[in-house]
Amino acid sequence: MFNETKTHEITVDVVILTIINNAIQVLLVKRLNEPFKDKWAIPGGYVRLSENLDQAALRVLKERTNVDNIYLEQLYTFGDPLRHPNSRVITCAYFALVRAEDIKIISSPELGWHKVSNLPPLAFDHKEIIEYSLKRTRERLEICPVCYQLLNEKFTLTEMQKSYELIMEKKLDKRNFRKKALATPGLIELDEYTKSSSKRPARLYTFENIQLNSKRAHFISNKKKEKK
Amino acid sequence: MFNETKTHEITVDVVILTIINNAIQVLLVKRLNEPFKDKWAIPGGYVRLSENLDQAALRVLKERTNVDNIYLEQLYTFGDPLRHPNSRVITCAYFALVRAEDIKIISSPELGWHKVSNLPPLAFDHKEIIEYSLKRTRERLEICPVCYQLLNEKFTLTEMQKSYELIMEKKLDKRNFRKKALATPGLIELDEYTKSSSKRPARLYTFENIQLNSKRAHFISNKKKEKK
DNA sequence: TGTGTTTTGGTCTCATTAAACATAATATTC
DNA sequence: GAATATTATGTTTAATGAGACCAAAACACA
Repeated sequence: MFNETKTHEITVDVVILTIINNAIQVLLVKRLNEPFKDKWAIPGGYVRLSENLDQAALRVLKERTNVDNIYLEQLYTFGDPLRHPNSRVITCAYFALVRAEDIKIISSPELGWHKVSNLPPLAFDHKEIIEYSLKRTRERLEICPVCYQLLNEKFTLTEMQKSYELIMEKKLDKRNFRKKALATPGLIELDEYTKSSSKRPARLYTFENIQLNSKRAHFISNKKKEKK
Repeated sequence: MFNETKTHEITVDVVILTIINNAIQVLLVKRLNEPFKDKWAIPGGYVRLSENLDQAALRVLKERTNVDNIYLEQLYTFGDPLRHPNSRVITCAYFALVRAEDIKIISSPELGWHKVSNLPPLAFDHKEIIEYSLKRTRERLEICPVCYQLLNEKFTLTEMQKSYELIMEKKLDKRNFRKKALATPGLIELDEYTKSSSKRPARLYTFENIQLNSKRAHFISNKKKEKK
């Protein structure tokens, strides 16, 4: 039995989510080798003896995507014996929410963003892993305004609302949202406005510093008032 | 580099919490071999090739403690290169909340319950793992009444309140607690009372079925009204 | 100049929750 | 039957949040 355990392999896989073109997108790499050749996968790689799991996730990410200096959080460890067809690979999944503007990716046939609402064929159990990361993101959103990790540094309240609607998959009332958004600790009103559009310019906002406190952001509710 | 990864070992470790003698206690085994001989550890063991992580955790638990059929939840995966002095062992930690009455353990010098408020010297990073499990338990408590997993099948409201106070480490107002406890979905009032004590008997309650819904149980608040 | 589109801002109602607080009833023991 | 310890119970106040609901201002473009 002890020898048996020696043949495990352990990897880290990283789900990177962002918002592009008004859609939640995940960074995927195309597999060049079997198994699952030509399927898409979230970036991953083996854990080295000298590094801990967080470090492995960051290194793998840097190697595969040249993405650096982002906040990663351990998501869940997937260890089904059949998740890898040839060998026994246990993977520790990580996930990150990033600003699209912070990541300079040369989109190529082997690396690119994909809408989570329309995923290509995925390798291994990576569909399950991505879905789990979306669930975790929703849970995060109930606790703190994760949009500061997803939106560009400067953003409009409409963009902020859109990010909430995308994550929660529901429409929100504009006036109610703005009222509460403006009450969010750390939100700073700038003296700048959007220009490019052909509509009324929107004021820009930013977050003063990263807020990971436990205060709930009450932007979402499940209740629907009944008309009488 | 690939060979390097072949030398990982992966284990599961299980934090089992319960309430005994008005204290949160964790099940520990004494290590009989090096490393950390004579220190205490949470039950653990290697993951077999044929089983997934959940199965491994359940099997390890059964082997080490003869405890069966309890709810386990994956906690976190700890993979610091130095967490094991001799080799590279990554552990997937699980945790469980159990009823003391469900577990028939012959307490021995090598196996027994220990108050989490007064832990003996622990092996590896098991102190950290236990602390993390307590944090998770508090988070669970904010979402659902975990006491149904910790208390005996039949319990008094005072016992229920005590379990909340132990987990949250704060005192609660008796009348406010009972009001909300009685409103908990699934709580059933029995026509039975405690007898043994020399005081007024207390009514017994039970939970109708396991409730893992997302409705928050508002038993706890951080706010303190100011006297005027 | 007018049309179209988007941003912007406030109030009301209703429901939920937190928190504070005091006394009577029940059983045991002596 | 007196003392004691525990259970049991309801109301009020204040705060917060959800949800519903419109009109005016700003800009671009034709």
